[in-house]
Amino acid sequence: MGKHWKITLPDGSVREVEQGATPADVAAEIGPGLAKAALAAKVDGELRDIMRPFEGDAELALITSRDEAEALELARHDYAHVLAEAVQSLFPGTQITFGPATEDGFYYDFAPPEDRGPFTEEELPEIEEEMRRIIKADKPLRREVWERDDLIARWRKDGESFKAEWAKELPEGEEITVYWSGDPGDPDGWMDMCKGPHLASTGKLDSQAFKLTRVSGAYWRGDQSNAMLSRIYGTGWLNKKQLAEHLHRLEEAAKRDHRKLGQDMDLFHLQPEAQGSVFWHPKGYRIWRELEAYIRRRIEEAGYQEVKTPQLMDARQWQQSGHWGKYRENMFVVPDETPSTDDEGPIVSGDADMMALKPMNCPAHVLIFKQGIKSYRDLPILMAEMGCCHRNEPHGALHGLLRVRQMTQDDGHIFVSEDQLVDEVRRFCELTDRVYRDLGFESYAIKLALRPDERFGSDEDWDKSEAELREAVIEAGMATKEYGWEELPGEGAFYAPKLEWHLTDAIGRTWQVGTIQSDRVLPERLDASYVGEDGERHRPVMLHRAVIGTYERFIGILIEHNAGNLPLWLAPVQAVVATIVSDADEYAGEVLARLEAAGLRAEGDLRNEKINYKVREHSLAKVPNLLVVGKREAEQGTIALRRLGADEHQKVMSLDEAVAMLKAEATPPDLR
RNA sequence: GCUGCUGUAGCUCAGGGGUAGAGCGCACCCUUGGUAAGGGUGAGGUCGAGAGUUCGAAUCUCUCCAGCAGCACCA
Repeated sequence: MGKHWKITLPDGSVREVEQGATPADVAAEIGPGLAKAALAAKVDGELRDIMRPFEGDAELALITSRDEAEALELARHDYAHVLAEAVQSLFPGTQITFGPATEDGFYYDFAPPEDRGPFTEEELPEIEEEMRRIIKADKPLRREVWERDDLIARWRKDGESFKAEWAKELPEGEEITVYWSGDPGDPDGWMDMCKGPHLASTGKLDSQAFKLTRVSGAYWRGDQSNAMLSRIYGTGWLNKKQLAEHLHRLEEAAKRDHRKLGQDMDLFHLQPEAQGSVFWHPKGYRIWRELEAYIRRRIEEAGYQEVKTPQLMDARQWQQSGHWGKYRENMFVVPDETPSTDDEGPIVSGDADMMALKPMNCPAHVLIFKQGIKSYRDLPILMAEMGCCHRNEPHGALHGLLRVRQMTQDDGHIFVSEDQLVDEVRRFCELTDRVYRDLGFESYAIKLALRPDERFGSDEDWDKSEAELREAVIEAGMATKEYGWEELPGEGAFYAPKLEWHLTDAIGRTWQVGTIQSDRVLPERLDASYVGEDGERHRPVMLHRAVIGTYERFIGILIEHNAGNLPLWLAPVQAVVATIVSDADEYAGEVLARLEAAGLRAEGDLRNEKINYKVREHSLAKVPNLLVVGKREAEQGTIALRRLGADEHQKVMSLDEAVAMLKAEATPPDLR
């Protein structure tokens, strides 16, 4: 007769179980419904298999599909295993490596057999079919503890070199577990090395709630110098309905794609001759100019002075700033020499002095700071620049407006004395808050990225820098849950910790835009100083900061956030005057002139087309206001206003009323 | 940069070893119509670039370029 153990349930009740009992036994004891619904267990706070026996007295919480986050994580991990099992069963000789749950699904990385290439999208349906078979077979998932050497031998025997390598490198003394799908020894059994936990059997998954979505390459252990594996992605859910909702969300996101909307709305284009650099069309640049004018007003109000600095600077300057050493592979370098006109010869000689297009504005701002002697009375100096920078981003990284090679930052550097630092960071927190709310972002998160493993500077400096940034956010009253306050260990830049602002958009995606970093390195390298109250020279601290990041990327985010329906003050065309009959042409001209006189961006549509056609076209073009005029309106001095996305079809009002209303609505948020 | 997929008219896309098709858009004509596509006629393409195979290549093969997805990168 074994010992009895006390199991405490979340409601405080205690049950006695015999040695060897499992959470599943407890669930069964409580009731058949729970036994069926229970997917896993939390034993003393640790997520575990429901079939793993207790090891002593314990607190137990049973996980069901109602515990959505845990249940999804478990299910996705299981889908990944089922995927691996399916692939090995269909394609013998495939090596398995690693396959975790992701944000909305799972993936698994494989090394396909040598006689074939990576898996293709055409093969996915077949693999899905095999996965369904495995799920329907309801194979038990059993945990087993192995000795390291035995496991390595087993992997070697099976030709699983990646798994063998992995097992070899697991820390000494760590318990190595494998999971069987099916019973050990079963001819249809399959095993993978895994920490777990897993569901009790494959049948706990819904064979209709997953979908393999794509294939891609991925490096073994994420390292570019390692073998390229073949990755299969899937999305996985607890039930069919969740999957359908997810697929719907993907469609919605695709409709918001700024590259598609940018083309449909005639905002900008990209072409191979200028990879990664944007051709802004009149309407797109209109958005830019409005946004830029707004940012200018906000930063001037906050005490910044705007500057403009050179695009090209001598390589020696970049060497001194440290960029040449740390950042050169991302810089566009040009020889400072008249190109040869000899078609046959090299365009430039080998010994020309080099110059580089600026990838950042900071060194130039320090150079402005260094002009003349600065006193402590001059500080803080807030210097801003709509700085156009070039960065040689890898081809594969380029993506519409979101990742470009030529970008314009809403950059700024604040030169402060040590005792001004916290206050300036706090003021920056307030500036970002104003700007994001003005631009229509209701929620954002502030995160503090802490020191990375590889870094410059002493631990004391890091302690100090991190504490200062943290203190500033606390003083601003924003180190709270409401502001998504979070600290991210290891995510800082190599020279400094940074605060990051992450916007949440209309469909829940997040975008990092703003940042502020305190930098004591660059002022040192470029020997910037000011004269203190004591008459001695002191080093200023330099705060690098951006609110919207870059205009290119931020406009891309705005387009996606608003699905193209920009707030009126940013809309490139704010109103179109459309005629019903040509007899109203003259009146339409009058209406247009009134709108323009009120500072509104309006266009006329006097084409010989039916009003249905005009309504459709301008609606698709996302014109926010359509002012329809026919004979009736011309006689009465009214307009029929049709608003994009409004419920009622139209509203007839006097021209005066309409102009006043639209003018008020089109006022930028900071001027209201 | 790496892996895979894709590249045909301004746009979206079909086709496919015997020198090109649709819809939308555009131009012109008819139509003056009250809130999401009125009708007719017409113009538009070295089928991404180069090389190869072939009697013949837009189609097959190779190389390059670009786009897309993912990976890596993102000071």
